Amino acid sequence: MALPMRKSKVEAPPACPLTECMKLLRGAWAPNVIWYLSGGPRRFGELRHDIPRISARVLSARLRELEGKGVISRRVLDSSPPSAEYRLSELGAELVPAIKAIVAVGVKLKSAHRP
Amino acid sequence: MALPMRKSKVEAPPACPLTECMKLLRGAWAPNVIWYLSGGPRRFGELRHDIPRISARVLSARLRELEGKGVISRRVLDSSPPSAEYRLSELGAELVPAIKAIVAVGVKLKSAHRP
DNA sequence: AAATGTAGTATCCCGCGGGTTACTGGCTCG
DNA sequence: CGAGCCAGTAACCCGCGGGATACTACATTT
Repeated sequence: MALPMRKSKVEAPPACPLTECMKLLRGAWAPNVIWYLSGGPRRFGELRHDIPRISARVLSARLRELEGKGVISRRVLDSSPPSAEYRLSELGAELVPAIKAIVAVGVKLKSAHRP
Repeated sequence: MALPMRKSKVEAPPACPLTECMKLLRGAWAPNVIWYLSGGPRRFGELRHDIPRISARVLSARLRELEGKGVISRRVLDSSPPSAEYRLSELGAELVPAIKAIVAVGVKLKSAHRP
């Protein structure tokens, strides 16, 4: 019984821009940060509060990284304890639908109680 | 000039099912595997061919992991060189829209030539 | 005066995820 | 008779991403 030798022609879905986009979502918590920023601009401490299990170190790193990639922008408010405000850039906003799709699946998963 | 003391009440977007879903997409190449399987069932070697830069080791690990999570199913064909066929489960199919959203962003990124 | 809150940075440590290379064992094709 | 393809597995190494903890500097609050 021989191998059902498929033609190597089996067409694959087009090449992946997937990877291109995933680069922006890479790193732990990156999607969460974007998600929470999708509700409007937020400050460092607020994000820490939003995502309780993230450490300041990592949050900082992630914000810098996302800023570097042009996903978010950082604005320093010159108040006495200088505070910073982060918001999604246009590029960042484009990611939101994707994040929403992911969240939607997450919701389904939770409602359908899977062990 | 004092801090614009926001009330700690700043409402955060609802808690994140995001993380729940991301668990399924974790690991390098996992989204790619799902993406390529969304075109229909595929065999190990085909996937290797689809995703040229993945190593057999990692592809194998990823497939096992996804199978364990119920995202894909594995069927061994009893042909002489026994071959295996992978396909998305129902759960896996639910992920496709999310992946598509991600891909869509990727496409935009590539068309808008960002350096 | 002391405590609290603001936005981080500095340091250290560590696990594991991923890359690389090598190997199996049956089958078929040249 | 080899060579090559199929679907993996085994063993080894290594980088870096992430967790924990500690510390700064200033201003307002108590």
